[in-house]
Amino acid sequence: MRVTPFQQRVYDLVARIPRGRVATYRDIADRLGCGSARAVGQALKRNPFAPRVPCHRVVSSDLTLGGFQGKISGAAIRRKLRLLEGEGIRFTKGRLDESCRY
DNA sequence: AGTCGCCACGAAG
DNA sequence: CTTCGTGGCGACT
Repeated sequence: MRVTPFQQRVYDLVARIPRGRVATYRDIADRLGCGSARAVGQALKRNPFAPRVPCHRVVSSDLTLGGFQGKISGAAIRRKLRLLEGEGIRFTKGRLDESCRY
């Protein structure tokens, strides 16, 4: 499988997010000097090395869940939610607590 | 090589 | 809710 330099940089960054913390697509993009958070989403969508790269710890900038396993709703998203909850991340009314930002 | 269009986003209207 | 800017990248020529 092929990994572009941009993807590599995204994965490196995401791999550093500690358990129980999250970052937003926007956070990652900013940190890479990339103007498009959407580009980060694209990279994560085809994340070749899950779970070494914990893409479930990356969420939308409004602290809603964003996507998982190529989906933006449905069972995959419920799985993402359970993973995060399993790491002790708190939810209130469909949104992550601001406190668990990385 | 160039073009086109899609997208797990986000801000603005 | 909708629309629009965005930039990386796969598909296609």
